[in-house]
Amino acid sequence: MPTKLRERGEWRRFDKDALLFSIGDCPKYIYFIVQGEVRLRRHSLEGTEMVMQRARNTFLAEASLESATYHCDAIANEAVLALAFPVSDFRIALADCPNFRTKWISHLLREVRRARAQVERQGLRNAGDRILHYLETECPSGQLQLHQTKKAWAAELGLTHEALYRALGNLCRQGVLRVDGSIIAKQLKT
Amino acid sequence: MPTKLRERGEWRRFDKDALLFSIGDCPKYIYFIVQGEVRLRRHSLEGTEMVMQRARNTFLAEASLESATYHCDAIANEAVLALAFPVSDFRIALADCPNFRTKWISHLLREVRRARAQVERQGLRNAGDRILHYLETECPSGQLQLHQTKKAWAAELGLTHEALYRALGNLCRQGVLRVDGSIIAKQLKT
DNA sequence: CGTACTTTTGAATCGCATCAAATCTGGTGG
DNA sequence: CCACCAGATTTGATGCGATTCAAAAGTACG
Repeated sequence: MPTKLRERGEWRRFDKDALLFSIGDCPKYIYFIVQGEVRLRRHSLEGTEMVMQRARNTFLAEASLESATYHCDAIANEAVLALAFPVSDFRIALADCPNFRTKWISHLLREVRRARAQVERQGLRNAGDRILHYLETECPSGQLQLHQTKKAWAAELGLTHEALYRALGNLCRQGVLRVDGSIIAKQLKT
Repeated sequence: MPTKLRERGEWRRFDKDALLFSIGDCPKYIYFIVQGEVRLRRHSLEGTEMVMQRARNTFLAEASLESATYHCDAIANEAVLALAFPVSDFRIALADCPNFRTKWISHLLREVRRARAQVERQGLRNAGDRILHYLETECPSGQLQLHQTKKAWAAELGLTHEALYRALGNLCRQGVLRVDGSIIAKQLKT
């Protein structure tokens, strides 16, 4: 990141459940999440929460760089430390600094891939498959350290929490998974 | 697009159902789809086809610019005319031409938004809602000209074709939609 | 005309959502 | 330290909607 831009970053702290911004707001800042986690969510008409992105050590709301309003709510999943960059400074940095632009393109490409993986996952019609797909795409080690409650994870998988608990139970009983608190690990075949 | 890059584009024709590339291939080209339509698809383990993107008058396989292999199959939905740009030339153009880079960033942002909208749609648990969501997000006019069979559309919505037909039938009967061949239009309240 | 595919409808089944309730957990204040 | 509370976790019962399997009718194309 160019030092010029870094200097313009303002440190912000957010408590758990605080809103960084709401749907419809005019984008003033692009956030980099330094500590903790933030989720981007939308609500369906019926009120079900849908999680679009969980940000940790990364930028948030990239898609709003060129948009008149935010498309999601951003909520702190825990206590959060973030750097807020004014959108205008961000645009200037992208215009001036080729290196930074390259990084930014990489970042966007990663985000496209992540979103597509999520589309693929949601396309799976059964709960167990979604869980396994998540393990395969999100954690190369096959070991998942859950940084959220299982209930929140269920929302990210597009399931009710009950369905998730039951599917986890089934996978354990079949010996495919091992669940230990917030650690979920693929079990090797015996 | 910089003229230098444009000069390196090679015209390609593909028949309906031809593969532009397959999952696992090493990315040699980035395609711009000039005429016709191409879909990016993956297969789940059970064999259900999942459509990640449909490209018309746009670039295809952007996410593979920095990846060692393609992540999807690309298939012509109809007769297709495309420009194939060697990945290396594409990278050079991005490095050399600030204008082009800006355009490319916009393009990626759009793609992120599109994918997120699709995630949101797949999160809807009922077929009718997905159809309406599609109309709202994909066609501002509220009038959808379907450039594919309804069966293919069902795959894009993450439904079986039977479920789509039935849901369309219900929405028509309720007077929410009007379906006329490949035209689907929101019906105004009477 | 015949073939392949889409479109459409029907019936049976299965998995997830939903509603309910019990238990467990972490955190707060007395 | 303990009582208490809010929320997560877990299990049970029920119903609905999508999937699945099946089959008929419509459509495009050679």
